Amino acid sequence: MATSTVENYLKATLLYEQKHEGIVPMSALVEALGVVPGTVTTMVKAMAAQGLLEHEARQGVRLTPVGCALALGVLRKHRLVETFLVQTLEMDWSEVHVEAEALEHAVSNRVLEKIDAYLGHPTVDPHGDPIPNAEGVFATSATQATMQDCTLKKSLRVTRILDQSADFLDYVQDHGLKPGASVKILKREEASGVLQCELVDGEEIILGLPAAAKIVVGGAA
Amino acid sequence: MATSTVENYLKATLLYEQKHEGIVPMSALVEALGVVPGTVTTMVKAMAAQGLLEHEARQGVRLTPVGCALALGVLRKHRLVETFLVQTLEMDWSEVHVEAEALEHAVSNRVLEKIDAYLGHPTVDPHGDPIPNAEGVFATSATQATMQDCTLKKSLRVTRILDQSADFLDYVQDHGLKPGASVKILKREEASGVLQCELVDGEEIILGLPAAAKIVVGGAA
DNA sequence: GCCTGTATTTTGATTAGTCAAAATATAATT
DNA sequence: AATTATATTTTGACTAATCAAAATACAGGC
Repeated sequence: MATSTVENYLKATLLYEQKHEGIVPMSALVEALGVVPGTVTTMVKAMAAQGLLEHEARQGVRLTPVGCALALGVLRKHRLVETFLVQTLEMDWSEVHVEAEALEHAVSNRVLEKIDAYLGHPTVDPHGDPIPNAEGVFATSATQATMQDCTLKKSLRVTRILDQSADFLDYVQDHGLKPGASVKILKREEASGVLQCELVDGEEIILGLPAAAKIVVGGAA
Repeated sequence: MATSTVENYLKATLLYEQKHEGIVPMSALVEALGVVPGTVTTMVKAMAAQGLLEHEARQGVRLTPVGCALALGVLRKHRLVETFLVQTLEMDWSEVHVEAEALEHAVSNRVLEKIDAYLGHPTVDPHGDPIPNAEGVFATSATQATMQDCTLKKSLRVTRILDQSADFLDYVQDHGLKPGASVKILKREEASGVLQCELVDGEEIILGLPAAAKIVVGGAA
């Protein structure tokens, strides 16, 4: 059995691989796991010896097929638990990430599949992040743009929030930009770095472009 | 924060104190935690230094008020989680103990109180074991006898099962002796060491006396 | 009162995960 | 090409929890 530390290293590696091309630098794991560089080197070597990672000296790591399968299992637990905490226990949307971080290592597959069934086999979590199925496969979803690079003056649906920080999530929630919400981008100014959008209820919001890049929107709403 | 190992030592000490008078011998912890005696000595000393236990050399341990409060918190988590797994996720009654053993260390108080509310603040878990409230207080319940020492020929209600082993729980479930069931003791023979009882549906069951001592029955049903 | 058996404690070693700080390799800049 | 800056690795040390096995204390029987 993988310890929860090993599971965290696997999950961090997977998340980085999903966002970037090529090898995962050690510094990415240092950042994600909040440990000093030497610790990452030590752990990575041990995990490579176990066949969970490939370690290219002075370059970084890549998940092996075995490591990838385990990492997908952890991600599945994390996202299903988050969904459960929000939908069933009605917890605050911005506080469940921390809770899921602990529970993902304690929930057995048996309990997990009960939760999955109880929720009706959801394919995305409350942030809109996709949930892999028990075989590690993600449901294919339409290609999606963010509020920073989508078409203007068209009614769009928010499908995903690419930031887990409580601050940003609180902001998003307070302004009704949660997944499912319908928005229309009115104006986007590269010069000033801000963007203006409108909700269904007519409320207008001004967002910085970096923030806008964290909000994914799907096809027409 | 107490590690999950420390939580396990606290819980084991509390459970032993609830069943026996006086000091908790080291051997009780050796037995409950499945470690060698030297390990218990080491852990107990460390926990005594932290103010969680009193350690009487060569005698055993006692919970301090601080340790007791923590232990009650762990017991509350364990029993609420078990109740949740059975009632909400419809898990098998005999398999939840093991799951709760892992989850009790990962569930935060915030999540716990959501679960408690979701379940409607139950006072007993699926085995009939009492659940302490958030302040560590047990709801007072009527004094209860076991099937080994209760009155004969009277319809009684099963209220609690004093054994967490999957084997015994499976047996109890298969024969409809779960908490809530109604039974009547027909005959009890010290000589042969067996006892005969009848369920509402007329089914008759023969139990050994040690097994009967593990089934608590309440007043008339 | 001595001896024996059992419970407890001690001692020395091990594993997982971590840090601090020094050493080293690589990439970037001049 | 030489120097500088940055990323990574190494080394030595530490904590928590554990085991094996030797040492010790104690209670009860004789």
